[in-house]
Amino acid sequence: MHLPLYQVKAEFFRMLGHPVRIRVLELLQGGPLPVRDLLADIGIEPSSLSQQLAVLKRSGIVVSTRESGNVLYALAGADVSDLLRSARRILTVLLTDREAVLEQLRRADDPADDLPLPLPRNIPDPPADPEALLDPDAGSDADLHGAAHFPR
Amino acid sequence: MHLPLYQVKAEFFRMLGHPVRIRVLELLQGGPLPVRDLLADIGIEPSSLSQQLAVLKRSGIVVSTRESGNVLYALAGADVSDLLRSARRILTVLLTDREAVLEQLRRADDPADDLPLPLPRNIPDPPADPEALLDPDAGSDADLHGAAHFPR
DNA sequence: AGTGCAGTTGCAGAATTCTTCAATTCCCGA
DNA sequence: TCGGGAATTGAAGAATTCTGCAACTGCACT
Repeated sequence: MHLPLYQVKAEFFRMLGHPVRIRVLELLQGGPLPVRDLLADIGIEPSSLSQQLAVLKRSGIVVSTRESGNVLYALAGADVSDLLRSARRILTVLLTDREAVLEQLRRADDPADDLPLPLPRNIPDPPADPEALLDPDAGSDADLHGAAHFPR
Repeated sequence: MHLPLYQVKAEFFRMLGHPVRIRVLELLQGGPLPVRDLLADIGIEPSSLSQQLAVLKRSGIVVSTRESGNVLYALAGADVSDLLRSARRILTVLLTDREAVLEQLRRADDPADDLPLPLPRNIPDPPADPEALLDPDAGSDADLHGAAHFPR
């Protein structure tokens, strides 16, 4: 059985591509947690969380065990933290650039809000605390639903 | 403008969640390349590639420049390699587990192909060359279309 | 056995993302 | 300035993924 490589990788990333799933993984970095706690932290209805947990479980990145009445979820051990850290690093830079561009725009007049694109690579002057922007526990209860896209 | 954190992260991963986009990022790790070359390597029709390149560009993870008639694409500098490496590491483990389970199944009879799930964490005996399975350049021209999912 | 809470599963409709084809824009060389 | 190749854009239909409601399974406790 030879693996269709790019599909597998893409599918892996897609599996990570959902706010609730990301939130769960980050919460689990602190150790196993019962569904109840995840539910309390994330604040969505049980069935939705269950759906997303199922996705994570199917991929094998988390495992669940039954612990006297409740179900415990835990990272499947792989270094999920490394991955999230790498992603955070990249995002920090991407967003920093974006911020820079936005500010640049604000400074100049306001030529139609529909700009072409940021021209990355060369952080003019790092805003306050870049890394903090993407800290695992920042913005905890921000709405997990509304859309928030990269510029179109 | 306060960022809806998990959305941003999720969107970042979703942006990576497509075989063609992954392929492009990996090819670009070797340095900037003209669309023509990407096209030759990946073998899909130009407009499709362009669509995917546009997605990558919108996110800011790659940039393009015009170079006498052709367009050159390049990683936006962020350490994409680190990210892909982390992902590879995790995938290696996940798939290794999966393989182990499959083999275990093969060894026993064949009780319905629809098993529950692998029970990760504790690599029995690492098959030949795990890391190689996910090498950036393995399986180059495998079909980039057909579905290849994690077990359902 | 009976009750109730904790989680999960099944689905249908809504929302997104993909894939393709056709049309268009940009440049470079004749 | 015209011809063309190189890429991109626009749009429609197909395919996936999400969301939320309702019904269901498993356990623990009496």
